Amino acid sequence: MAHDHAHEHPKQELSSLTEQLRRKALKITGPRRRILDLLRNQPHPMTNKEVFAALGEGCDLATIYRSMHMLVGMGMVKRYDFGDGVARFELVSEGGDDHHHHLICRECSKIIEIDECFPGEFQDQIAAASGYRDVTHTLEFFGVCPTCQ
Amino acid sequence: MAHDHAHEHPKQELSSLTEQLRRKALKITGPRRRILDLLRNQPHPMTNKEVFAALGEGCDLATIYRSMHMLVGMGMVKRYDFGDGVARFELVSEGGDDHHHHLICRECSKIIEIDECFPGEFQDQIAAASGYRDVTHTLEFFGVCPTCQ
DNA sequence: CTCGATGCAAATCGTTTGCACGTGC
DNA sequence: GCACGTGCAAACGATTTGCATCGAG
Repeated sequence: MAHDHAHEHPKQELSSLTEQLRRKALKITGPRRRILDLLRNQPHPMTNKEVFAALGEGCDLATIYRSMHMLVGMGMVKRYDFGDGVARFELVSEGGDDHHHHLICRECSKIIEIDECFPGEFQDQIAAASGYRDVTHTLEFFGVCPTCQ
Repeated sequence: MAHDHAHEHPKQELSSLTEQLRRKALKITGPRRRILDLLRNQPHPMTNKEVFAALGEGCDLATIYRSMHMLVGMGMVKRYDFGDGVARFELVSEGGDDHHHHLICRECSKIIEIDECFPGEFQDQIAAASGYRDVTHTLEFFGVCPTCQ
């Protein structure tokens, strides 16, 4: 069901995260540790600027952009696009089956995580009919939240 | 079903389009006529830069941005976001029930229009459970087209 | 010690805007 | 003629990149 805050996706431990970096022969630096630790405690996707503001002097903005790109590339972080021209990033939760979507208020930008998705056969049928392989999708909902109505 | 090119959405006549502008007391200028006429003949969404390239000296890039914004505002054009940081625009087809999505090749960006959508109850249920009103969604598919496999 | 990572600043890219001029109606 | 629309250039915000330095392994 749609849930407001503190979604129940189990966020990975920092030790587990740094271990993943180590496995790929990537360095565990202060900035990277700080970024991962911050994302671990976020219920919703964050923009790079928000991460920058939260980390203060802890990390350069360019480093955040570079880190996010790297983390997305290795599948530890997922990138979302809410149509306002700013990328948002969310830590992928433990199991890996953290496929979910968002419902964003058009007025105040309040976000609710949506765990449900449409039946998989819908997408399978599209893949079959088109001949495309490895089909994925992006799906976000927009509306007006109770407060803003 | 998913179809390759020349989707069957009936594109509006230029005369019908300019009539809509007139109704809103907006001026029918050369640039606007050229933009609408170009969009009428496009099977897929176009970026502003593509429109600019297609129109050559016919219209300034800033005018294209301003026109698209205006056309989206009055519901004659729909804006799409394929996650690459560039907005794309498509003329809304005649009836108005032209709600559709796209399947984009991750390799060559080839686009296929998808007319189907998931059952409306799915979205209704999300709206009901969250208390959000006027809920809409963005949904795009990504995969690897037959040619690029 | 070595190579990847960082900070800083400059560059790029999509998009927006200020302003003087041009033109539908 | 007036208000809206346009062209041109400057401004902007998000993201990327070049380069010298720094630090994890």
